[in-house]
Amino acid sequence: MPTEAKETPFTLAKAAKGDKPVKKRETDSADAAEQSPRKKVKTDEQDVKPTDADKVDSKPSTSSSASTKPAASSFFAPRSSKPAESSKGKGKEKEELRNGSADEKDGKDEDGDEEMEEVKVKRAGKDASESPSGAGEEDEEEASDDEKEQEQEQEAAVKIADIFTKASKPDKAQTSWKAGEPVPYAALTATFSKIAATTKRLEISAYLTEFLVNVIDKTPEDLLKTVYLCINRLAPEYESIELGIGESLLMKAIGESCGRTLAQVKAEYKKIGDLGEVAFNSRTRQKTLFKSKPLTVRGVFDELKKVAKTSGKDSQGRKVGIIKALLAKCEGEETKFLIRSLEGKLRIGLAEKTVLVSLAHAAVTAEHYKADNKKSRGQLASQLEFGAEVVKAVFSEIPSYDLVVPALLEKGVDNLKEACSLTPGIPLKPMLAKPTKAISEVLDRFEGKQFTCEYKYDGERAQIHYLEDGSVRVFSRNSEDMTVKYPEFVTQLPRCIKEGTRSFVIDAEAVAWDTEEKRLLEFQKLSTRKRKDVKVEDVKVKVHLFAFDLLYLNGEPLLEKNLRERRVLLREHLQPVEGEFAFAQSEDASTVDGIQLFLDKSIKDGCEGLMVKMLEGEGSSYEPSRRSIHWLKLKKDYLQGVGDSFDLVVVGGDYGKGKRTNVYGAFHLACYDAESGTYQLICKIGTGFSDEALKQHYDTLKPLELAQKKAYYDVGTAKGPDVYFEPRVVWEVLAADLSLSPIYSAAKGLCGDRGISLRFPRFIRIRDDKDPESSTEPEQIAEAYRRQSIQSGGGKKGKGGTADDDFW
DNA sequence: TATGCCTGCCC
DNA sequence: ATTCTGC
DNA sequence: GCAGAATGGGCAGGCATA
Repeated sequence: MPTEAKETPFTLAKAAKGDKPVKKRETDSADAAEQSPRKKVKTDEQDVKPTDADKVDSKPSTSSSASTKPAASSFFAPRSSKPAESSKGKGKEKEELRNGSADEKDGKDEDGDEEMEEVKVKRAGKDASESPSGAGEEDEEEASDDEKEQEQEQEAAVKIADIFTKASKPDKAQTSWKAGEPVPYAALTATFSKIAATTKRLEISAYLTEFLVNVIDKTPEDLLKTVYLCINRLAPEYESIELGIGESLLMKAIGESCGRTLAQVKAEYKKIGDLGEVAFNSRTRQKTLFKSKPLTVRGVFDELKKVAKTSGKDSQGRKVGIIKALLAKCEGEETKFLIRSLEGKLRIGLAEKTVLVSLAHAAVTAEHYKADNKKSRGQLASQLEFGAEVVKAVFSEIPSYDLVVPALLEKGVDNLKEACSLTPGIPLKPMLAKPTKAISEVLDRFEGKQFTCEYKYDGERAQIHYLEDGSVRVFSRNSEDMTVKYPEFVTQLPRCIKEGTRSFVIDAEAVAWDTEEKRLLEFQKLSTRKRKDVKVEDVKVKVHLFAFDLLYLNGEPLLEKNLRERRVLLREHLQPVEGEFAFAQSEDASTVDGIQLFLDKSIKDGCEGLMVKMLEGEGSSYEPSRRSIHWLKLKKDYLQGVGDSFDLVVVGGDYGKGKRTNVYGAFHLACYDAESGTYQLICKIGTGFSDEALKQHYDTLKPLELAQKKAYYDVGTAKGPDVYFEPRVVWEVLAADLSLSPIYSAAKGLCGDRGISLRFPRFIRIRDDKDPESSTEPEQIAEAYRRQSIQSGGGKKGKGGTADDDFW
């Protein structure tokens, strides 16, 4: 059954590479041994040992990362869609397949094109000589020693300092503007363009800094809107102002604006993988008849906000109208970036963190210019570093550009901290955790340190603010305001507040709760709650809170205190309330066995696993927004050889977007139902693939493309893939959970009406050794679903009393 | 009024 | 959410 | 290790449309 295509270069190449699997860290053997064996939900009872080829495929880290050679160099440059690729033989084929004629690009003669070409060439040739940091940008051999990193950081800072102590180069005509004038949108997009042309983070940051310095210098009143366009937002997260524009409406707007049919736009999109490029490529010439006034940053921002605020009947048409009007005014690359902004992804390697750094650097640099006493290189460098730290820290406590940017302009970096700090009523960025692949890894990291394990509840993160005036605010993990979703907290919270507690911010998990059975419910239940206009009376799904941290108390921020202290304060000032509020179940386990037991218990109780946290010493403070290594998450499916895996058939593929242009970006999977002889769709999958694996999958599957869906593919009500395949390729896929699906048909009828799908599916490895018909059976999937049902908590809990509540 | 698509936001 | 990758 | 960019299931809510 494996066709030729299947065992082409992929397997061979992989096997060859696998010959020298120098292991960086013991991954498989040791860890696997320490865990109970993965529950195989598969057709073969005997656990088939992965072949070498498989292994390498599924765990690139074990092989490639270990070798000192830059194995990755053979990959295509990630963000270039064409030029880099075409130089590599294989890419050519694909271009034909997906792009049709390649000459599209050459035929254009509009302004802006030249620049584009230039950029592309640069990307392809990795020519960085134009970088603001100068040609001297180190040819980074790999260097990952701590010292070296330190050095690099220092150097980097100095370099950045250098850039701004030099006289700035003369601006290009359209991208410069006079002081006091609105910042031209073209100036911003030109900056985006430069940023898109490199992958070097320092360079990216430097380009943006350079631009922001200009803005501060010439038109500081535009800084806020500029920054918003850079991070692709319209307002702080907690203000929930959304564009309400997606791919569909955008394609409509592009089509209408360029005089193309929707179908044409869609086809282009599939080929090119970027709507911005689509719009850019298909601009009609007619608009150039009259040159409208150039777009400005503030103008674009204001229009976007208008789009967001448009609602009600015919709102979609009106939104499209605004967008079309904007598009008509776009020149050159503005089109591309405008569309990308609307898509919500700039995709130029620039996102919030980098913007923050650049903003800080720009502020420092601007001050530096104003104050005539030029500092030394070193001084400026350390100022820059300091500024970045301050701005990042401030922003994580007050994630609002509306507040931080003006404060930065008025008070400067030096006084920013006093001007902006943790304020109840405004969310702070939550502390995040790193996944952990083995219990031994936990011990490695926390060796000799005091740490605690807590249940990782399967609910929704809830940062709850209780203000002095008795009002309550609830924020999600992403700082969205969830207050209206949980009206019951207003009456519930006071019950768990002890005397003398006037205000606080707690970090907690809100979990769906079965009041009858007194037990946790699945996440899926929680998500059925209404989100708007919720009245306490018609809340159907009750929620239980599990608090695990205290960030602010009676007017004092507690972020700097260690977790042990915060936890004491938490327990001193709040109290459990049966069925409503409790402290996260915790245990200060310290051995592999102890952790393992607690982990098993957490899962039996319906949790996802454990969180492991430093209690004291370095890393035990609350570090907003840091996916800190000081908090670890331990889930059964992370552990080598543990968790449910399935062998599924690849029956469809979607064209990739962005850096996955020219390969399939995601795949549709099915299980085989022997009884009906159908392939039942179970989920899509889009993660777990190395870049190289994606290419190989493309090569393998492309020849298996079908003109039409097979009659025996049962896609349920799911949206079909871009292309269907012959049922031939089998993959092992890992999932955290199974869910009853409203759209998929797998195992339909075995657990009620609905089919079953996978939560957090990811690719593990190819199963050359299995044919499609021996993939995981529906019954096995149903079995796995039944197995995961949460045990009733009743047995464990006695009755009433705080000791008992403390259990949960 | 019912249904279905799209979007944003949880995980 | 998970995962991969360049810096 | 960080930051960014690919990608998942599934829900409510808003709108368009049948």
